[in-house]
Amino acid sequence: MLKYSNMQRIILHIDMDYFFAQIEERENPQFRGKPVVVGADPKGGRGRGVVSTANYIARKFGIHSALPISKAYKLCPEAIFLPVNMQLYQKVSENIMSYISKLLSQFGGHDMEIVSLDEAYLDISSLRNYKKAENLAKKLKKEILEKEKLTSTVGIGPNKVIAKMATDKAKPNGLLVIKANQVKKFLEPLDIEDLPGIGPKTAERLREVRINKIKDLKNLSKSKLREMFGKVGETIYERARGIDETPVTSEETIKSIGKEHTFEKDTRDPEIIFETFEKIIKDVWQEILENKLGAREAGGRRAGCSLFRTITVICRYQGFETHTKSKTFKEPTNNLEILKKEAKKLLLKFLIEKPKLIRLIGLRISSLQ
DNA sequence: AAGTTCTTATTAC
DNA sequence: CTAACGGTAATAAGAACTT
Repeated sequence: MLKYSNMQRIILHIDMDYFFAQIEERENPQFRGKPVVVGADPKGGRGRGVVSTANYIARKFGIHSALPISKAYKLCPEAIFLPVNMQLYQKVSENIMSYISKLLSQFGGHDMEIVSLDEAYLDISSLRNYKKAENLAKKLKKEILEKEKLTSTVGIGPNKVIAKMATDKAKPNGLLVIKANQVKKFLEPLDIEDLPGIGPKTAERLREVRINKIKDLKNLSKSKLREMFGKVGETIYERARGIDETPVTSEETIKSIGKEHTFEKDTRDPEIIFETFEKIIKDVWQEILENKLGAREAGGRRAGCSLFRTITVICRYQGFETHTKSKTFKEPTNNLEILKKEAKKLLLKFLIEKPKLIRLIGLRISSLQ
């Protein structure tokens, strides 16, 4: 078996354009040309959720993913607000991933990593040249458009980070190829936040020291970045130079399973809180079982067992102050009664130690065995 | 002192 | 007038603890 990790790789990243909203447009042609927002119910501006996806017309109003839905409503009350129809998006995703997988093997590519419902990486190093890679990209886009009537964007580069950044720059309905010798020119003028791994917090700290562009990042030594940001600092150092060796890997194991719930209104009513918590426990339990038994579907990940050692309870108070409490057992367990008892014990501690109204509660299990 | 556990911070989709 | 801010998961870091 050839080791493509030791030679020049070619990585393709494919990402569906405004996925959830685009599917809704496809299902409801009367939405075309109008601002569409998929996410929480705005409830006349009082909704508490966020935007999942907005189409490009809605984006002109300043609406984007993760924006509080109340703000989105203020920005454009006449937009079409739709609930998340995950079942539908999941089905569409499965179709798309299977087209991608099929074309990948037709072209002789070797690895596929599904990142989310609308995103995947392909290792196509075996194609050996960017011309063939671009050909595959066009075929993928064409196939998805013909079969599913949905547009997508593809980025191609010598590694995952560059491929992903190429996709981001080419959106929507685009295709961008960055060859190894073009990486430097591509990266340098981009904003620091365009680099995966640099989020709002890291970007703010960098701007404080007059670092705004990826080019500026190169003025910081590896040890300086290490000192500022720890291990991720070193990753940033590498990425700013277009270096990224992370492999495209299909098999990923689940490390934790959890559920959270935000209340309609902040509350301290133990009836409401514990009733909700019961349901959360039930749902987590359900997922543990599915995880144990569930057949591995396209891209499906499994821990392959139902034993866990750690229980974590999450509590967010009014004002967004969030805390966790956890308990780890010596021996792994798969006992629902133990889960119930210990989880409730942890939740009770929150209720006892602070008199504040509660916004969210959640439960997560980890140390899966 | 080393290993484990607990908690928080950050990122990403 | 500023805040508004879901759900799920991974990773890292440092404090707190146990052995």
